[in-house]
Amino acid sequence: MARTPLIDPVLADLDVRLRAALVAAGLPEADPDLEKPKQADHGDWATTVALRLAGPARRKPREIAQLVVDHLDVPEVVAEVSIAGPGFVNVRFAHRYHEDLVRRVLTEGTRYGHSQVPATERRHVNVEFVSANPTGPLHVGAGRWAATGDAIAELLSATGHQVTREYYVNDAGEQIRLFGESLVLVATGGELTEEHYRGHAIVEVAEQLRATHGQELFAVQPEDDGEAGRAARVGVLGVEAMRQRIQDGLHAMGVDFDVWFSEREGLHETGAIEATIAELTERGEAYEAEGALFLRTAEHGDDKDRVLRRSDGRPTYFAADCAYLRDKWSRADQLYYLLGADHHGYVDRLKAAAACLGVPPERVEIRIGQLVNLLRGGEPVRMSKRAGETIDLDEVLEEVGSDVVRYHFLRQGLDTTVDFDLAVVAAQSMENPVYYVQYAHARIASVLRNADERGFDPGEGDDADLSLLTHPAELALLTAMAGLPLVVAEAAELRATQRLARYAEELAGTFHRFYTECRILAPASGDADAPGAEVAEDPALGRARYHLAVAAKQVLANALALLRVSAPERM
RNA sequence: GCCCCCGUAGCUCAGUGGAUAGAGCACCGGCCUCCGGAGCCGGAAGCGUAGGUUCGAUUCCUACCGGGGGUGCCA
Repeated sequence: MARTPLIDPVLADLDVRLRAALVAAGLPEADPDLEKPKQADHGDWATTVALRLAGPARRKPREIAQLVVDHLDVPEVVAEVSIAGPGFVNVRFAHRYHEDLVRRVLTEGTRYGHSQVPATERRHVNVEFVSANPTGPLHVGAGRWAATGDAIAELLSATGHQVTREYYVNDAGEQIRLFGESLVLVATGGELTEEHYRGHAIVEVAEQLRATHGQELFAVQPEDDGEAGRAARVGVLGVEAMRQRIQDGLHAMGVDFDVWFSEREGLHETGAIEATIAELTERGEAYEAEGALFLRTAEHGDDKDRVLRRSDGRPTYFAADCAYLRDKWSRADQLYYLLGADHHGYVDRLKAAAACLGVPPERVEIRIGQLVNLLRGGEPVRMSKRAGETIDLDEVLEEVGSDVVRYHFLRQGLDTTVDFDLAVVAAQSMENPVYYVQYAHARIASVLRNADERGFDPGEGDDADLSLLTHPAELALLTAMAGLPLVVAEAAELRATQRLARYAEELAGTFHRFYTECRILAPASGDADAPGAEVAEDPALGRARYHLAVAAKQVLANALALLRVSAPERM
């Protein structure tokens, strides 16, 4: 199990003290493993170390817990240490901890929630995602990979890793010739067969090419050396045009890649594929059989050996995969692949390829996401590329907006199949959880505007008497706000965007409850019985709540920023 | 056949060894002379089945049942 990252200095200190207590009590060494209790009244943090030591120490858990507590050098920020249940050691912070937190959030601003993994775990992570074939527009399902890959990249970056967002463009091989042939047929009024690409985007790209290069582009040229050459020539241009459309569409969603890696330019034309095959052969990982060249992937966990070079001498697509992996490894030290479930068969061979190339398997991380069911009013929408019936990501983005699309995908784990119902997402969009979170942010912004208009003087955050924040709703909000750094660290570690999304929802809810129960600005009426009169009576309380709200707004904004969802001032 | 994913509230999903399993939607009942009711409070409702590991299992293992996807010298 991954240890809870002790990125919070207070927790790190507590961790050290707990370890010291174990030693002082003559108990076996163990990881204190601090965790957050589900129940708020169990305290701020808890450790199960006594439960886990019961076996090795051959004593009752509660006795061990008592020993730990007796030997613990309790730090100043801890108000109370108690033993509960079968042997939990619960820790409750002093109020000062919460006061410090508000100041910390205000000081760190947009950086609050970010952290640094230990230097030994810091990586340059190449995050490859989407990588859909540039032979057609992106469909809605690709939005899931776009949103997820982008947020993962953001999380990794926020935890101290260096990140490269990369899109692999499959712009080589048979499909490009076929794509070019499709364009030629569309442009010259020829008849498309079953195997050809079609759809409105193909027509548009054909028209675009005609507008740029003229109709003669689609005629066989002397240098084409026949119709296949013409198809390839047109295909290269068409693919680039389609790729640009994809790039623009992703940009509209706020997803921008650092590297658009062309298979043709980066692997075929540079000779990288041949070089990779040569290296694999040199390493003794390849062998000839039946006229073809095989890679010994079966020795590294794959079902069977895979062909690198066909008997006719052409390298396989898999050979390009190997070359690409090798190229990425020369530019990064951790490779993250985000693939759809339709590619799960690639996992073993890709990891085997890495092993054959001498890349440590743990540095090649392949995540499989389940596919997206596109529905309209509960009825499945066919996503057949051939018939051109796909629903483009662009259309959906235009209809419901990037925030809704991104959040819808990010709040669910990768291994659940996501239903994307256009009717639900578009028509009932006000019920989308993303609005719940954004509303909390906009609501705070609204209060701050009102305060400004009324000439409310909040003073400096440092001067505010934050010790006045003792209402249960205030304490709950403070506790929730304190959670962001750990949530970010865990979400990054687990590559689990839904952790952060659910946290944001929880935080928003905590704020809404605070807002309902605790008035920030005194009511305009001055009525002593009006709700919020306590604020009018104690202006210092109003100032403290004001700074709490500012800090809460910051935390919400930071959580949304990591998901790359907007945090609006107004809705 | 083999491989992967899923099965938690009526529905959509959180919860990757700990205490009383959480949200949203839907349903029932409350809350605006007051900072945004896109909100808040309360109610009813659940871990597919059977074993195993463990002090402790929704979580890990095995089998079974149910649903989804994959399985090419295609690209």
